[in-house]
Amino acid sequence: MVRKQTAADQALRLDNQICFAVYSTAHAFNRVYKPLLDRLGLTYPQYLVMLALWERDGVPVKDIGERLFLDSGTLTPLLKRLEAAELIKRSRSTEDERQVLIALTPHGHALREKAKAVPQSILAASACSVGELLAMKDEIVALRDRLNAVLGE
Amino acid sequence: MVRKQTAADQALRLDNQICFAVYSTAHAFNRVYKPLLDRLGLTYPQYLVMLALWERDGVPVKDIGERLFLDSGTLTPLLKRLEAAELIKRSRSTEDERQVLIALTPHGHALREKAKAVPQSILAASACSVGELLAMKDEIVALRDRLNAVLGE
DNA sequence: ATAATTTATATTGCATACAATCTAATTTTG
DNA sequence: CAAAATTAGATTGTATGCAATATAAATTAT
Repeated sequence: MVRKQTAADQALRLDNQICFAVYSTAHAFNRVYKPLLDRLGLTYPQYLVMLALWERDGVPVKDIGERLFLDSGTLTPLLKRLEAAELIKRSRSTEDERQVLIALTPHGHALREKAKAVPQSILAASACSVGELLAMKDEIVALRDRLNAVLGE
Repeated sequence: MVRKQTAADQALRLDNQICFAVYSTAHAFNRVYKPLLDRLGLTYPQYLVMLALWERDGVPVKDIGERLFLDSGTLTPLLKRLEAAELIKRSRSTEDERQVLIALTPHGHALREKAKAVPQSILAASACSVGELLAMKDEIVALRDRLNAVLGE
């Protein structure tokens, strides 16, 4: 006897999972970034931290965590590696000694120039127009923000 | 003297990176899945492996790796944990002794019933219609496949 | 003002990811 | 067929992520 597949059965199919689409695309991006970032001596999460700092540095760890949705368990060791690479400096805030302020070193600032070539390469690899990518990005960010809103409840 | 921001400057902004959108959305999904999967005793990557096996099991590790874009360095320890949880069985193929075949145990099959509730909860958390999600999924998958195509060159 | 609470970061433990390397088994080649 | 190359998994080392816990500093409450 042949039994019709229920909606619940369909929903469990790997191909139907937007979540797997996002997960596997994140890994694909990571692999495309790897050779580009190797030249900068950065991993992808380290690159994200540098992007955040190039926009605004001299900020506490918490600030970076909020911008990247990462916590201290991830950031503390990562930042220590960036410090060991002499791209950033970590120092206790004198105003609030709980805070560790993260500032770019001259070397960290300088790396920004080398990093300018990266987005162009990624754009080429995605084989997509800037407009399409921006539209897709906005949709994905909207989805992410709804998910995070649920988590915050 | 005020200098105009170049396109390269703009491209380095965190907010403009589709890649960060995908990366941070993947983490948001992970956090939404966590409490649901805790009830099944699975992590998210383990859940993906189970989804793949519920569709087709008795397959070599390689087959799972190709479907999930993961390699043996990730899968070997993960599969050993699933075996320790008695959800799967690992056995050398007699036809080709290089291969390790992965089959579901009765317990592994049974878990599928409990998992049926998961997609519905995720759909609710995404606060999005099924149609919108499917459309977005297709776009993201197309992007992923273009990225993977570049990697394969 | 002191106790209780909250906050910022650090630490530990567990589970991915993935490059690089290794071993054993199979396939291809000369 | 025997050597060379390829393939499937396993292992090792490095770097995330994140939950849970710890610690010290700041804030709030009584």
